[in-house]
Amino acid sequence: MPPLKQLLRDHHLRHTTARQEVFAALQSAERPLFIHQIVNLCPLSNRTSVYRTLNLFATLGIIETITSGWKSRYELAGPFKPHHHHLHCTACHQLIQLDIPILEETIKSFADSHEYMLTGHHIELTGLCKKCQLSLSQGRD
Amino acid sequence: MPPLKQLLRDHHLRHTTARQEVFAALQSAERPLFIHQIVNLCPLSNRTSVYRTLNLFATLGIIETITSGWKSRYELAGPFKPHHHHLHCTACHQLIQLDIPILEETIKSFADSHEYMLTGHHIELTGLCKKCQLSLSQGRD
DNA sequence: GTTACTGCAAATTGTTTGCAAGGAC
DNA sequence: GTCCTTGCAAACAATTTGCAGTAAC
Repeated sequence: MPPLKQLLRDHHLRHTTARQEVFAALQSAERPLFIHQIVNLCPLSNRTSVYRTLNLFATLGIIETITSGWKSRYELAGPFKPHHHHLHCTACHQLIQLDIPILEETIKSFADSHEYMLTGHHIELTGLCKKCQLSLSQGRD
Repeated sequence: MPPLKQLLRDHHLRHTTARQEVFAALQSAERPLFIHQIVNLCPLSNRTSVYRTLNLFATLGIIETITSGWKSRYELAGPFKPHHHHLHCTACHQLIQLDIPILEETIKSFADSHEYMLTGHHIELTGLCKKCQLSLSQGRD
């Protein structure tokens, strides 16, 4: 049984088309998706259902929310996908994926020593990429 | 000269009432603010200006965006406030402030190696605080 | 004086809700 | 068959834009 179905069953929730479709869209994505992208990737599901599904998934911890600029992006979290972190350029909003094993370990031992039961974590570095550093230092935006 | 004025000058930007007011609102806040809270704290500035200012501040790295639950909150970042990170309890939604010096150093050296001009970083640990671990283990959710 | 910035109002876009119909179990 | 979910449409909320006036330098 696929993990989504199992998880839904555990919570007495139904394994519906919309939930499968949204899950599949997130699973197939290389990068975190904006809501409108998810909507486009889910032609079988109404926009409203996508919202409701994302809301549910967030509550269940299936997805993580990442903020870039004003908008949020969503990606599978925790047990559903090997996670990574991001470098986010605050000017052009490009996302670069990071993998920093040392951070993972440090966080884990920190949580242990403080009696937190960690279910997830998210690290985001924000700054200016090389290109945007240049254009900003040259005057007006 | 206050740091905001200096920074704006460095970017050939003007030190206006709206920018001062939004900055002051963020500075006086104990916790990250939602946009509507910032708007309320800035009676001299139009809602539109608050948006434009936050947008600018985000680009300049003056503020950081953090996601807690479903909505985003904003707080001063980097050089403008001694920063910290959060443990977000997924049960009671309380934000607990954290301080993890080792992570800071690791992150700094990592950014250097990528030619990124880091303006900030944010680490969010999600999990259950001690209290909620107890109450959850004693009954249903 | 020049021109970046602001406020306003309207346009646009994003999100939620109520309710009847449909689908999962 | 029961009741959770969905789709639709409409309400509601958030964000952006154009433009004329204002303020920073």
